[in-house]
Amino acid sequence: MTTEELILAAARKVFVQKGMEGSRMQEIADEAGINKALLHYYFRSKEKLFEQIFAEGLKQLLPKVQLSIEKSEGICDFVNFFIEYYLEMIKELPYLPHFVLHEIHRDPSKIVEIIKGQGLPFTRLQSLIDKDVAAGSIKPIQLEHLMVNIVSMVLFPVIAKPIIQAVLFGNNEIKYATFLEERKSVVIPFVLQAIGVKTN
Amino acid sequence: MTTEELILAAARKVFVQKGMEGSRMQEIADEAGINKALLHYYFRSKEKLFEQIFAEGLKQLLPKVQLSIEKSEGICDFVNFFIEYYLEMIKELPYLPHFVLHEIHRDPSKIVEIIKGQGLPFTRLQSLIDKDVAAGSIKPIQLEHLMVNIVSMVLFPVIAKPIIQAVLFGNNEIKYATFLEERKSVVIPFVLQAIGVKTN
DNA sequence: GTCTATAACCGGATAGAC
DNA sequence: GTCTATCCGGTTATAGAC
Repeated sequence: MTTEELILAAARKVFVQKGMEGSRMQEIADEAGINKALLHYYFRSKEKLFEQIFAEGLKQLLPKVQLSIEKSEGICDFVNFFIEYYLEMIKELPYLPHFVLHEIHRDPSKIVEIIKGQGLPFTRLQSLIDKDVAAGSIKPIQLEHLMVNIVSMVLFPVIAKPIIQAVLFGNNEIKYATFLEERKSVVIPFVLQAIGVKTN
Repeated sequence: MTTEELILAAARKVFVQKGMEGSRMQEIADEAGINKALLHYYFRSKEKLFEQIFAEGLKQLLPKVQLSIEKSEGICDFVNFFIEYYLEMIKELPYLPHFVLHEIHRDPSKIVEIIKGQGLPFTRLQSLIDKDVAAGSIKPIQLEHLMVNIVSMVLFPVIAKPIIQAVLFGNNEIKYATFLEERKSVVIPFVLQAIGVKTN
């Protein structure tokens, strides 16, 4: 592992946990087992290092969303793919949602730029809904509300992990992990039933 | 309005927007129209001032949750009351969810302490579910998942406001506000349908 | 109680030896 | 490339006049 990778790994860990202002270059250096000066040698400034970490994380997420829309033949497919991808991503990058959400309140412009750059095919998604509603296989629902409902139920449990774990599971780490594992098999039927898909 | 109240109002505004580390005592002083020294005269330190704001916000939220459980005769009641209260709270304190979530990652202990102190009656809620499942009026669902689903769909749209507004509504503030207004009439039927309540 | 001025500290950034 | 030592700006906190 090169020093640069070492630094990036350390920065990811610290930034993600404490955000931009909450993090200290010293802490990142300690975590990487090197000294502060070297951080500046590799990445001119704290800001630059942070941006690198940030963009890197966000760019892992978006292609999944895109793919789940493009692969889908109907809204039912979409619900399945989308939730599956998102939960998969969360498993690999559990820090990402909180990180993005935190930084978006500091400065939305960067994030919005990245997302817009991706150009998500919402029109295709809308036509999937229209088609299924017309066919009577689902109840009418507004695209925006459906999207927000799904994303909420997938992301919120990780964002609010400390509260959920403490309040619902008596701070038992294993119970919380089990809960997360169950989400896929709970959320998908929940959504499908909610939009009126016949389940068996 | 006393100076102390002036400071608290200013601190609320600044802390809530920028978090503990992101906020500057100078900015709070300016916002309150006084000088830095006075902040320390009233509240010994930044940390103390922050804690005051924090606890105050959280304590407004919890009684609502409690009430919605106690008032309910069945799970259907609960879904209605709970969502209604939460959305009401959000209208008054749109900053609170993000604030709480942000701070919980800095130091969960304080928050958990406050929540535990409240002693939420989850057992009563569980028995409401059991009763309705036994009566065949809803499909079986695990309490924890139901709670998380509901809270997610209510809180996430406000927490993620900057993304949602930008990505789904082309940064149109009014469209986003309308969307929030619609949430109540969307989320309640969504949940009820999802748990198998007959809707007409 | 409220102010101005300043102390004390901290953290990002740089210089320069190796 | 990596280190130690240091600078410098900014922020919290305090002293002391009014």
